[in-house]
Amino acid sequence: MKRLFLKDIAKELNVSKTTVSLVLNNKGDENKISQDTQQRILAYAKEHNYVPNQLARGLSRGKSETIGLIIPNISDVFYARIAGFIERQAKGLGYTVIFSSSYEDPQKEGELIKSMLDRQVDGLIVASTQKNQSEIDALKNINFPFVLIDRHYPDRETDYVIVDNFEGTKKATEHLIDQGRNKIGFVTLKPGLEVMQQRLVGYQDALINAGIKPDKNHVSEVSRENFMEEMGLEIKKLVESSSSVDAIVFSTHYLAAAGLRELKRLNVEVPKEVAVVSFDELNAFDLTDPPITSITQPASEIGRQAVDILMDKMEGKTNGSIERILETKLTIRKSCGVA
Amino acid sequence: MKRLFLKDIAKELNVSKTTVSLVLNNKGDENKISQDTQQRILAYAKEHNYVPNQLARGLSRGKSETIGLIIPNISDVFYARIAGFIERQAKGLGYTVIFSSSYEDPQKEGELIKSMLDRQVDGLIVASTQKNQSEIDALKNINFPFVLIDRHYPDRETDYVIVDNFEGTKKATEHLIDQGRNKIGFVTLKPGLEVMQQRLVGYQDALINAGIKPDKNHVSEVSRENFMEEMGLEIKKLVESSSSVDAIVFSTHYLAAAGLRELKRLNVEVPKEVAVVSFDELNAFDLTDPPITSITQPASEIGRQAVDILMDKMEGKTNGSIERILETKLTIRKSCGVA
DNA sequence: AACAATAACTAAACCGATTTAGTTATAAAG
DNA sequence: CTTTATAACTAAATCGGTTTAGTTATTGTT
Repeated sequence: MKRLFLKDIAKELNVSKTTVSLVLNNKGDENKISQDTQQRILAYAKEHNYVPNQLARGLSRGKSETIGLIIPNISDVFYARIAGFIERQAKGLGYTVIFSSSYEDPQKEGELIKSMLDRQVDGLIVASTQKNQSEIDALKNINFPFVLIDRHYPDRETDYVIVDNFEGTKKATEHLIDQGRNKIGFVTLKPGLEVMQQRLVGYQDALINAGIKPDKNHVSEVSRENFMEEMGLEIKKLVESSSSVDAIVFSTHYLAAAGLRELKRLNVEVPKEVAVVSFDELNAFDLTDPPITSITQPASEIGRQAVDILMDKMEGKTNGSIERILETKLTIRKSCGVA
Repeated sequence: MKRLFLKDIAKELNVSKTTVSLVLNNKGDENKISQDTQQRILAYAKEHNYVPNQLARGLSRGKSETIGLIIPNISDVFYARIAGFIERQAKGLGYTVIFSSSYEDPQKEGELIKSMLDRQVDGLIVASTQKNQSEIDALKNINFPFVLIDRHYPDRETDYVIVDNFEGTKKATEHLIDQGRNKIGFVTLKPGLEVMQQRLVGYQDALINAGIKPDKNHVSEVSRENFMEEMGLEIKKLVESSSSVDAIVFSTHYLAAAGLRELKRLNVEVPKEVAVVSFDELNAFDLTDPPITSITQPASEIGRQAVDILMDKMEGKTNGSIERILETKLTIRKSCGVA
C-alpha cells in the first residue's frame, strides 16, 4: 500500500504532471487533451485507487473543502443533533467538517475561530457565545464566509439561522395560561445570552397580554457552571414562598431535567401542583414521569439551511445577509396539565 | 487583516525564512541563532499575531496534528459524549479532531477511512462497523496509528478500548434473577455486531448459571433501520405469548426507550409485570416512569484512554497492542423491580 | 514557400512552510 | 602566517498538487 502520487501516474504513463492533473480535474477537454490520453489517465487512476493529497490540494488551490463548526458542546443533545445534520448535508456537497466545542467561553471561541482559519477552512458555522463582536467583525471585514446558528449578533448584519425564541416561550406560556395557570415561574441562566433574554421576554409578554403582572420573584437565574447545585434553592423558593407558582417554564432542556428532579425531591406533584414546560428536549422526554411538554427546535432544518446558506456564500452567489428565523413547535405532553 | 506569512516576517526583519522558521519552532538554540535575532523574531510574531498555515505545515512536516474520528452517528447520545471527551483530550494535546459518521455502513466506513488518510490525519479513532477487516489490515500493514473503540476485531491484534459487554449483561441478568425474575427476555439488533453478540451471551450465561434454560422465543431481534416499527410486534410476542416474560434486557438505550414506549402502549406495568434493564442510557433515564435501570459505560474513560493510547502509538512509544476492557456499571433504578 | 492557427502536450512557477546543505566572517590553535 | 572550528546565518530543495506560460509538430491558408 505504498502511497501513490500524481507524479507517479505521470511517470508511468509518460505524460506530464500537468496533463494528469488537468484530466483528473475534468479539464482535459478545455485544454485539448486527446481522448486517448484522458482515457489512459482516468483508467490508471481508477485502477490504482489514486486519491490526491488534500493538504497539497488545499494549499495549491487556496480551498480545503472543509467547514469549521464551532458549538458550545458536542456532548449536548441539541448540538450533537445539529452537528449530525450539518455533517450529513456538508458531506453530500463534498465537504468535511471539523468541529470544536467552545464551552461557552468567549476567549476559547475566539481562539477556535483563529485556529479554524489557520487550517484554511473554507467557511464557518458558529453557535456563538455572543461575546465576540470583534472577531465577527474581523470575519466580515475579510469577507470570510460564515453562518451563525442558534444565536446571532443583533447589532450586526450577518447570515444566520435561528429559531424564534420569543414566540416559543410566548406560546408555551399562553398555553399554560389557557390551562388556568396564573402564577407562572421562569427558570433561566444568568444573563449573557441574548437567546435566553428573548425566551424571558416571550414569557413576560404572554403574561402581560393576559393581564398578569410579571413578578420578579417568579424569575430564577442559575449559573451554567453550577446550575445543578443552585437548582435546589431556586425551586424551593418558587414552590414554597407565600406567592408560590403553579407552573414553571425552563429555558433549556437541561434546566428542565434538573428542575424536575428537584420537584420530585420536594414531593411536588407535576402537573397537579406545578406544571412544567421545557425549551427544547432530551430524547426521552416522552417517557418521563410525567412526559414533559417541550418547545422543540427544528435541528435538521437549522443544520441543513446553515450549510446551504454557507455554500451560497462561499460560491459568491449572495450579497447582503440571509437571516432565517425558524418556528419552534410546542409539543404537548402531560407535564403542562392537559388531560 | 491581511494574511501575514512567514516570509513577510523574514523580509521585515531582514533575515531569511529559514531563520524565522527555526526560531518559531524552538530550534533557535540548537541552530546557534543569536538571542538577539531570536528575540526580534518572537516579538514580531507575537505582536502581529502570526500563526502558520497549517496546510503548509502539514504538507511540509508530513504531520497535520489532526485526529480522525469515525463513529456510527454523532447524533447518538453515547457517541456524542465520547466525541466530546475525545475532543477535549485531543485538544489539550494540541490536536484537532475531524469527525465523520458511518451510520453503520461498512462501505461508507471504508470510504471515510480513506478520506481521512487523504487529509493526512496523524491517527484514527474508529468505532467500527466490524465489517472492514481488510481496511483494518491495510492500516496495520502501513503501521498507521489507530485505536478502536466500542467494538474491535477479535481475530486481529489491534489497539482498542472497549467495555466488557459480556459481564455487563451478565450482571444485569443475574440481578433480575436475584429479584425473582425467571422468564427474562432479550431484545437486540439483528446479527452483525460482535458487541451485541457478547451482550446476548452474557445474558444467556447468567441464565444457565442460575439453572434456567435459555428460551429461543425470549430473544427478539429487530433491524437497526426499522427497530421502531418492528418493536411493537416483538414486545407483543414477548409479553403476550403463552410463555410470556417477566423481564426484558434491551441491548441498547434506544431499543430500551422504544421498548418502554411499546410496553406503555400495551398497558403493561413496569416493573410489576415486566421488569426492564437497558444497556447504556439516555440523559433522562432517571426521570422516566419508571426510572430505568441501566448498564452504563464510562464514556469519559473510553475517550480519554483512546486518545492517550493513540498519542503513544503516534509517537512510537509502544510496540505490540494495547487492549483495554473497561467495566460497565449497573445503575439500579425502579424499572428492574427494586423497592 | 511563408505565415497563422491549433492540437497536444510540456516545464516551471506557485502555494507556505520546513528541512537540507551550504556560505561567510571571525576567532582560536598550531 | 596558515589551518581549523564555529557562530550565525543563508539559498535552495522539498512536500504534492495546481496553475501559468510556454513549446512543437502539424495542418490549412495565402
